Amino acid sequence: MEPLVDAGQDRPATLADVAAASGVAISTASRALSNPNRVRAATREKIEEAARELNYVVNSQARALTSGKTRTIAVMVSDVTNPFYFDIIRGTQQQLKAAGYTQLLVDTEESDELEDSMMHKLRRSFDGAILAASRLTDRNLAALASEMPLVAINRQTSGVPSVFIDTPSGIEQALGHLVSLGHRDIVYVSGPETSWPNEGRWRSLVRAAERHGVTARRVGPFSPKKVAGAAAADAVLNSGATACIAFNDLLAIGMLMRLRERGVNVPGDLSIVGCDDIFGADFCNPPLTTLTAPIEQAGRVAVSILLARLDDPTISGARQTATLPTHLTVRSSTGPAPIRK
Amino acid sequence: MEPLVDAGQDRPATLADVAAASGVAISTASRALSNPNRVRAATREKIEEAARELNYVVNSQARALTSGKTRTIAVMVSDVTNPFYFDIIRGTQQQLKAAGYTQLLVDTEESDELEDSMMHKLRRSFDGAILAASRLTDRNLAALASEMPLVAINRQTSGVPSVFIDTPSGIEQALGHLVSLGHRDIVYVSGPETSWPNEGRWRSLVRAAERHGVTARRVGPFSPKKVAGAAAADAVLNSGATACIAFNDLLAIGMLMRLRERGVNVPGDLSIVGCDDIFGADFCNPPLTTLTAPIEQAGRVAVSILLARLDDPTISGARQTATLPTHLTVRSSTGPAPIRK
DNA sequence: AATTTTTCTGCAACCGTTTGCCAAAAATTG
DNA sequence: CAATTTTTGGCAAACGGTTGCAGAAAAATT
Repeated sequence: MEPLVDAGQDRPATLADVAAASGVAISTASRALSNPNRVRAATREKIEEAARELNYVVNSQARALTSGKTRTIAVMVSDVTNPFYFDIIRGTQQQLKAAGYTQLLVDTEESDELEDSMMHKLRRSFDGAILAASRLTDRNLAALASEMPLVAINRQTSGVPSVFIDTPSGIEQALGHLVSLGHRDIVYVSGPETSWPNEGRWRSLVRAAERHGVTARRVGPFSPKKVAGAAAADAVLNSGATACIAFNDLLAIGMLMRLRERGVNVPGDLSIVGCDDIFGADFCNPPLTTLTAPIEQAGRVAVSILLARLDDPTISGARQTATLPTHLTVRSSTGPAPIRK
Repeated sequence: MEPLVDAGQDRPATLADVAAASGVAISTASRALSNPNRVRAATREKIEEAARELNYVVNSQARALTSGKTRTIAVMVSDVTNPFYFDIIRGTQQQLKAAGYTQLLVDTEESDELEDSMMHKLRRSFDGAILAASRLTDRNLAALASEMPLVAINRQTSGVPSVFIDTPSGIEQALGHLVSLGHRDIVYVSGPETSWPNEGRWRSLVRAAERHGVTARRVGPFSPKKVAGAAAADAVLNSGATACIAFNDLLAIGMLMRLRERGVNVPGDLSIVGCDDIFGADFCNPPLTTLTAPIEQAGRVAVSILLARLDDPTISGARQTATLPTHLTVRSSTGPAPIRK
């Protein structure tokens, strides 16, 4: 009975084995496989045949050594657990695979130090990196960007190419929506202070509130997790506001759960707007009104920018930045302001 | 003004640079950094100093070339989008980082061919792999396992070490729960036919149903996605059953959404049990009764088994398999069977 | 102080590819 | 058919580390 796979081979076949099997020099074998028309068709076929026979696969480490290219891209997220990143990862994964790259997923656990050290430890292992929600300081980020090709998502720092999801503009829409429902006192449920988008959202809210002549306050900061929603909900209730905009959906969903527990009616007593439209925002109870962000697209665009830069390093002069629009998706967590005395 | 980081270096420092800077031979530098007490303390410090100075980081490709070890583990999932895998990924990520390994995430898009070809293409790039929900045939899987260290999750194939989440046993509990609520006619909402756990769940349901003297039927197969829930819901409704157990929570949540749309009361008219207890199962509407699986733990255990095997290849004789128990988490999607004429 | 033992350090080969350079072979041309 | 151009294929040197071996230096022993 025949073995299923190249059994007998105790170790994987190398280029040398292929060359020997087809009676040519290693260099010829190398060219035949990677630079097909540098070699006569007959020879090439013979070599390809032998390679197939021996179940040969190039050793990418060895190739990386000479070429300096690993064809691997690191994707750094601050928390693999957060559904927001799922969509990013999906987007990058797709686009990277299409381009023949491999994705190295790294979780930085919301720590700037870990992020920095990981980038350094691994920098020889990838050709470029995508930083989704970097916790790095502007200074460090810029320094890093000057050392290696990278693209930041949701982070605008001079000198660093990025993909920006324009949630701040969306916030204005969200505020308009709330104001039109009669809300006059709106609270922003703040995310982590080290989060770059957090500030932008808050500032945008303040500006929009001024324009509409309503009050905007903030509570927090809260960790962007479902469990933090409980504290957030209590804080908002405490503030007496009739509506709130949460830093992200995860937090908003956590609030929803807590409010249900406390018997507070959403949106009857309190309206809630989330940000991002992550997995779950459509089926929570009540379904969440939120700023829909093209998250997956952001991942794809980030990859495109990065790969374009890798292919042609000269464009590094033109500081690439893409801005992706968001839009308000109205579901059932927002409604008319309650009548007060 | 001083540059922030090793500016001036156009290319990253190599071991040769470090050796030169500290006036020793390359080999000494190598030993000083990787095998500390093979070198006099004074020398070592001098070298470490130089390395720090030059911001030296070993090139892992080069190291991999001689050692044959990449210190990278591939984690293959059939769909990064599926929240079930999020938790797996979180578990593996954690455990791998703790052990100083890097995680290579690969999405096989539910395709056995892609899975197979990816494993082959990348096999020289990792030391081992974790296959979460492999779509491979037993034959292929076993062949692969004999070529390289790997651990399968939720897949029992002779010769392949694995971590098995014992959902089938849980199914019995779930059925008991439904029967005690008065249900006599139960439908299994089937997942993809190529999914290994799918069969086990169905078989377990059949057995349990026999024991309880109730009818078990099945509808499907359906894709394990939220969107497929609509068709699944309609099929179940059509069957006239009063309760169903869905292949997984994603499908169950999709059904919930569809049923709400159609004005069917859950659990009043139909009880639903999911499997896995993924992100979202607790906050959907109504919250889902489900078989809670220790998903993250499964990821961690898989890594432990894999690393143990890497450290000591001799244990490959003892075919390691871990079984993780599940338990029924009763929430609000199940209730008493409706009274029928 | 001479000798033995131990600890360091350097030389050089190797890991598996790629690639510049040159010679041999084939194809083209007059 | 000889001369010339174009292909093709081989040699050997990188790429950046690791490691067995052996000589040198330092420490310990006599």
